[in-house]
Amino acid sequence: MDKKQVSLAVIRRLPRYHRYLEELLSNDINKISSKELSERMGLTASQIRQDFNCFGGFGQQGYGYNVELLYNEISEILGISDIKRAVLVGVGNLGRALANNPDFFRHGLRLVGAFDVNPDIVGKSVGGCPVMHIDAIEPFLERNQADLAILAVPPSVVMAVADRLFELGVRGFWNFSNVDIDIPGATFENVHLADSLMTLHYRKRNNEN
Amino acid sequence: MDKKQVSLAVIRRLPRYHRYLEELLSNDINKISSKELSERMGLTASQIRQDFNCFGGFGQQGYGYNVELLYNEISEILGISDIKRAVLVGVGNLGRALANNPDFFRHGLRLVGAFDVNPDIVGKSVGGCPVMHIDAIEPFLERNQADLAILAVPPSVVMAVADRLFELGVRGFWNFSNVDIDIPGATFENVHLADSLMTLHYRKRNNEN
DNA sequence: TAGATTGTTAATCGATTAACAATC
DNA sequence: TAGATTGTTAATCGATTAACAATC
Repeated sequence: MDKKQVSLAVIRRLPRYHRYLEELLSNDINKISSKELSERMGLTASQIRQDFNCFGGFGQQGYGYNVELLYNEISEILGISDIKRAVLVGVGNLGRALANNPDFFRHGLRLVGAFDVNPDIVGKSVGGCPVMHIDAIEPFLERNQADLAILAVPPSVVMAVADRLFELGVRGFWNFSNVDIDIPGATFENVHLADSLMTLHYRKRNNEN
Repeated sequence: MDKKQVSLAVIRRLPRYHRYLEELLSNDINKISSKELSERMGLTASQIRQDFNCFGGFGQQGYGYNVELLYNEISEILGISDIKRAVLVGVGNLGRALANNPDFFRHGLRLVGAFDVNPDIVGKSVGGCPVMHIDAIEPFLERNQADLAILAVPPSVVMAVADRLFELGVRGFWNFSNVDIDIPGATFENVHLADSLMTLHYRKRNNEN
């Protein structure tokens, strides 16, 4: 489909473009040049044009980019309007925070089920979903399809949980357990908040940007 | 001090090395070669050696690396044992989850104060700290020094909050508000969980990685 | 000593930036 | 038309990988 694989560096910039364009839209700015956008975002105009041209030309020579059109194109590329049915596994503090974050729901995430092992939590509800025991996940996923799993379980069990969900057909994992996982055939986004903290500390001490 | 500025790419890999070395240690493995480590981590041996040599030679030719020594060196570089006094601003679901995450405390973070504007939350306690009204932050920071601020406030107010804290001497910001901030003279780690989600969705749909 | 593996230099690869022809 | 700005090719830069001499 794509003429060439788009590099991960470009892909990771797309949500950022999306945010800046959203802000432009909300400020009723309907035209922007790569130069102007580059100044707002702290990138080079060249990079912006290269990035957009990975997906086809969205601009108009001599004019610039129509903000709404560009915004819609990037939304489309990122699949923001696609509904992504997600199960949450691990309803601790972090799991609860993720399940209740309206920002994710704005980007197409829909929580369809939540699971934990703690009897104090099972039976309660989170983000509008009843929390079930993890052993209910097999029958649940047989009746309800899920695109993504949000993993907010302790590191010691995350691999087993991921394998179990993969067996049940889940192919996308948003993993907050601070362990790197990869299962061939599935896509993992391994989030490492502790790494982020350590990096901040290092950079602060070394006065870098 | 450093002979040359170490690139951000290297720095962002350090916490990852740290995690893998920690695991080796807990498995009583006390010697590792760059080749062995590269296979476990999915990197090249060459990159590992280059990375470590940004900070000086920690290995021994013909032998490899002593795991404990290497672990300690990287801990030192990252400043993991340094106590980082942090204030939390914004005690919503995410703020609460961050404040209660024992993983961060293992890496030297100490919550010294928490602040919010919501009268239902002010007076409660989070992560062992009483939640104060944001307007109490000036007197608080005059009496208590803080190295870092964890920002978990809505995007609309985050810039103002950051400026206010910067004025009070805070120079490190762990910003979860999904807005890119930079104040010259301070170090920002802008975390974008929604971006991470969008990237996952894109990658999953495009069957990469 | 011989074998192994580092530290480090050189080569390669990919990503970013610059330049400019195309064109609105 | 002239001016502006894109799309795209070429040049540069930096990061990764390969190679190998040093040495434990």
